[in-house]
Amino acid sequence: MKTQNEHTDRRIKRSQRQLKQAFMELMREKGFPSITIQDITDRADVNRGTFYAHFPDKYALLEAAIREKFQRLLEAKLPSDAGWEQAHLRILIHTVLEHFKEMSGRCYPIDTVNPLFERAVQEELYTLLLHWLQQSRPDSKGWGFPVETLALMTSWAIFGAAADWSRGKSQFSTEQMTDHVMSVLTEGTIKLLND
Amino acid sequence: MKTQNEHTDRRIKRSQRQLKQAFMELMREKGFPSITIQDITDRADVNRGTFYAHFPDKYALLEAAIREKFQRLLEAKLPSDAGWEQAHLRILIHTVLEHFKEMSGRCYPIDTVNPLFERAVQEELYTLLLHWLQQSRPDSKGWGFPVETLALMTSWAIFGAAADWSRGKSQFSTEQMTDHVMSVLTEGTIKLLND
DNA sequence: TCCATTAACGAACATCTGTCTGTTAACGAT
DNA sequence: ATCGTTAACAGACAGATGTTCGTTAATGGA
Repeated sequence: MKTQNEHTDRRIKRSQRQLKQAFMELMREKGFPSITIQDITDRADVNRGTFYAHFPDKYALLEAAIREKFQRLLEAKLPSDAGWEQAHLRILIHTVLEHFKEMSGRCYPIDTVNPLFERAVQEELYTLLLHWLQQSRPDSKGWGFPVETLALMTSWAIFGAAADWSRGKSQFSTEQMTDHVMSVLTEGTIKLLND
Repeated sequence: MKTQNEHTDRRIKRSQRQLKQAFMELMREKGFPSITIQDITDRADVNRGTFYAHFPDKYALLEAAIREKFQRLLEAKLPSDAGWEQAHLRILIHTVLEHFKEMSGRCYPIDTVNPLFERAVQEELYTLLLHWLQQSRPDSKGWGFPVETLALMTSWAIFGAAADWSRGKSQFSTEQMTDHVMSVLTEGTIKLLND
């Protein structure tokens, strides 16, 4: 599932669009586990064999669909010149929480999409955070760790918090949870030093 | 896959042991994706139907096997009275890294076990960290966030770092990586405050 | 407009999945 | 040692998977 430039065959774009669309519809109705390839291709008016020309299996389709949706959401919320600053990090966290909340609503009840496959979100997060760090903090010498590790762990921490929050009964509002996540990032594990 | 007490039917323990064993062997030889239920039950000398009496699918078996292995490793490395302290956290991180390294070696080349299903490890981590926090830091009022969130994000951060590290060409040694992860936890994201 | 390329197609395939029978025999408790 | 319970069994089932074939027709470049 490479990103499409504007010169790819219309038929390809058409098929993939139809498949993703049909898939998303089915998610709301049946839930991921009970969706079959046949279901998807029937709804999309596409040959079953054609499905396999584009995606190795339905998990790959799920990932592609999620990744796309999340990317669009980020573009909409974040300024293009965003960097490693509290304000932007806060927006980022809020957006991730929103994404997960919408996802667990959009998909079949309870058996919400296994967050395992939301991994795509973590990868996008990592890419973005690393980009921020590299742009805003070229002075990373003597930190005791590579910027990559910081970006990686931060992306997983945010991702995990969001995934868990959206699964639970969400006892906290989006804003409250955003605050908590921010707090943990800025003053969190440092607590293990005191005393 | 509930934990077994000592009074469960011998046949149950026997079947599950055989299945897990056969599965682990096959992991080394074929890799997860190409293992079929038939493969497992043939090797385990167990009826195919019996498999489904114990596990809903092969993913569940993978999770059970991993979780068990990881629990044993933790028990061996950590003192039973461990708590939320630098020294113990360091051992914990080191152990997780070891686990992932062994896993990616033990399983089929390249197509190393999809870290997605190592999720079991993250859950175990969370439980342990939360326990530490609750025991060692009852004074969590006024922190600005629940201990659960701290435990959750920390578990994901460690998990993610380990998963990624074991997949990459591991340019860092286990000890180096342990240092990095520790550093990020204790002084990491605070870096976004300076200037 | 024509043409080479190639995506989509229908159909068929071996295989795997998950579930369901009725039967057998191992089990633990009495 | 007996006896009710129940795990394991062989066998069969419909349905889904992933792949292959030769054919058709949409596409974009010349």
